[in-house]
Amino acid sequence: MEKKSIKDVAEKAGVSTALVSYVLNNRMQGRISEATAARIRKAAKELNYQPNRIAQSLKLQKTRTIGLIVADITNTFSSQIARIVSEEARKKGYLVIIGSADEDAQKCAALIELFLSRQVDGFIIAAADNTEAQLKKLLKQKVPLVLFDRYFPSLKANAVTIDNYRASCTVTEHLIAAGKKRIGIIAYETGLFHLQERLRGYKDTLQQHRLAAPASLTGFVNIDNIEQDVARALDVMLSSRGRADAIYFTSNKLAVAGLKVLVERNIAIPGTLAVVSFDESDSFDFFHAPLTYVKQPLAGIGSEVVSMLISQMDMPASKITSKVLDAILVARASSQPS
Amino acid sequence: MEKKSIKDVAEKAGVSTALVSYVLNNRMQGRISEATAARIRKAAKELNYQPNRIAQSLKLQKTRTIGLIVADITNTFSSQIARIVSEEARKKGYLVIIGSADEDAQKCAALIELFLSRQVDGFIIAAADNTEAQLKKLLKQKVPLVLFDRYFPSLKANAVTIDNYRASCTVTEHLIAAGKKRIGIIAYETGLFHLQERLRGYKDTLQQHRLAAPASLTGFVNIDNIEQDVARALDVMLSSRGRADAIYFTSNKLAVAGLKVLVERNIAIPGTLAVVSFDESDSFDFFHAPLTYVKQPLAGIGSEVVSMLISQMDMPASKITSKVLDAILVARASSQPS
DNA sequence: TTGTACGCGTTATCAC
DNA sequence: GTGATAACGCGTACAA
Repeated sequence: MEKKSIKDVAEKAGVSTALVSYVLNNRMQGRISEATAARIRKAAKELNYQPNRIAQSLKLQKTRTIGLIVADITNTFSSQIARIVSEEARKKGYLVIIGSADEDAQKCAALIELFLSRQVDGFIIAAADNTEAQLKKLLKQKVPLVLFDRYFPSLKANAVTIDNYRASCTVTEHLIAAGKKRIGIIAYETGLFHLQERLRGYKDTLQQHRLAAPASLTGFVNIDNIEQDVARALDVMLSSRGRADAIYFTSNKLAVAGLKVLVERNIAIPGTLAVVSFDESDSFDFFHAPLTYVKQPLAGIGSEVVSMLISQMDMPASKITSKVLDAILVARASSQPS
Repeated sequence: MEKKSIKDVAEKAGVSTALVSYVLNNRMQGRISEATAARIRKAAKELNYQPNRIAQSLKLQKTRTIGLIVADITNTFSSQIARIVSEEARKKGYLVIIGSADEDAQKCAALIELFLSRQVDGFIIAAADNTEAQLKKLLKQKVPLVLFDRYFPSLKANAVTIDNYRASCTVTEHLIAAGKKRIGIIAYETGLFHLQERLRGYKDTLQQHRLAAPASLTGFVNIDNIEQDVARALDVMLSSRGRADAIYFTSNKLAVAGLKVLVERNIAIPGTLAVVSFDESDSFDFFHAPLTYVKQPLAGIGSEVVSMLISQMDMPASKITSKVLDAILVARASSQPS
């Protein structure tokens, strides 16, 4: 029951190892007599031979392995994407190794190094803040790469994203249509483009509707201090003067933190305050009011990202492509007029 | 910026590849002049040389890769374990590749094959139902293996578990102490030992306290039909005659499904019904009553499982060990006397 | 310190 | 037409 090598199969079939390789890979058909081919296949099956992928990889200079780096694996968005990407890649004969950068540029760099030393064929990355330099280095080394979720306009890399600006516009329009006039936003203090886009969509839409967007209705949150920052920002928005009548959380994590505060403060949702979140969270399951949220096309992102990377790997000279998928606003009770 | 090999370093330093290997691996210290060693290290750094782990693996017949197979990656329990195991293994120089068996014996077998063909050094597995035969095969092939969460008493394999029987006793005692007399249980229809143990702990404890455990208070759920089965079981338990005053969900997934039903039926928790869950779920975040649940020592399981596997890999002849960690009952409002 | 035979497949080249 | 030989890929570690 020891692991068998191609040599074992060759001996059992009474041929050279070369022939075994040819037959099992269905190459050089016609150049090999069907009789010996059958003998080889039989021997391989009887020995339960499985080619050693390490040896294959060394020879072929390809591991058929993809490195996936997500922003934060504890976030449903990331774990869902990881599941979908793994499955899509498996269908195409690739193995995915997963790393979580935990929104940290250092960790991201370490993961890239780790995966490179393991000779991954390509990367799928949801970039953390301040990782542009690392990504640029990868691109310079011509490592196949596809970005998703987050991306840098300055970077000439393949990317699969949604239109964060437009999604935010939709959210804001939705709240305005529900009669809200003092719409607050909770956003990260970040250099990440896609998050800035969410903020921009909100601001532009308000302006377009001649609605105020005072600083008191814009809450910036430091990612390392979410709970306190969210609480502080909400308390400002809910203070007597110019009290907010709606709040748009630009991420699910912000929404969870925010909703906990709102529950503590006994704020009626959607009665006195409408709420919208970007992305889902399992936590929403039992929130008393079903939550309105922006739903990203996870399956689409996952499959697109994989096929884009594979085509890049197959034709290294192919040019950069970027694809924008549509997000959907799922309107539910939390943002409806009560 | 092309990838450098050991040969490049050797040439640049004007030595043989053997020396480079020795120096970079800190072998044969003293037998190599410090001057050339320094020259080699300098050359390696300048070329940004990273050894090709594929070649290393082929030569050493070790990949320093661990295959982790979890039951269901969408479950918090699994994803947390995956995160912890990956991190623990990384600290010790191992890479973890993750697969989700989705509670399916076929998928589990496919993952084992996939990982074996990738020459993982060992496995960490939360076994799905009906996978005993596959695991036995692995053991026969002397593949290092550690089981966790689920295990088979008949299998002589390393294992890290909790005492499910005792945890269930604790849950039941807790409910009894809270004055509950008609305690229902929702459990999977399964051959998995650890789940049967949970049921056994509940039954024994009831019997010990001379409390009834009629069939109407025991709900069996098929894993492929959770929603309906849970709803049906709960409706029986809540029917007028001999109505349950407490319910013990033997998994977080069952609890989530069950709580949705209970909310629909307008059952007051803990007012008319106390509830306990095994394991947590993000969904519990906003359930109106904080949920009492059995908390498993995830960090402990994760680190133990990794160190157990590594010691097994380092000394293949070492004998089977199994470790039982303690679970804690986190008592909160959902099971307190109202 | 160095040469080189490994590990295990793949594939170009050579032989009958 | 059929098949074998051998040179890779890249580190490692033994013999010299």
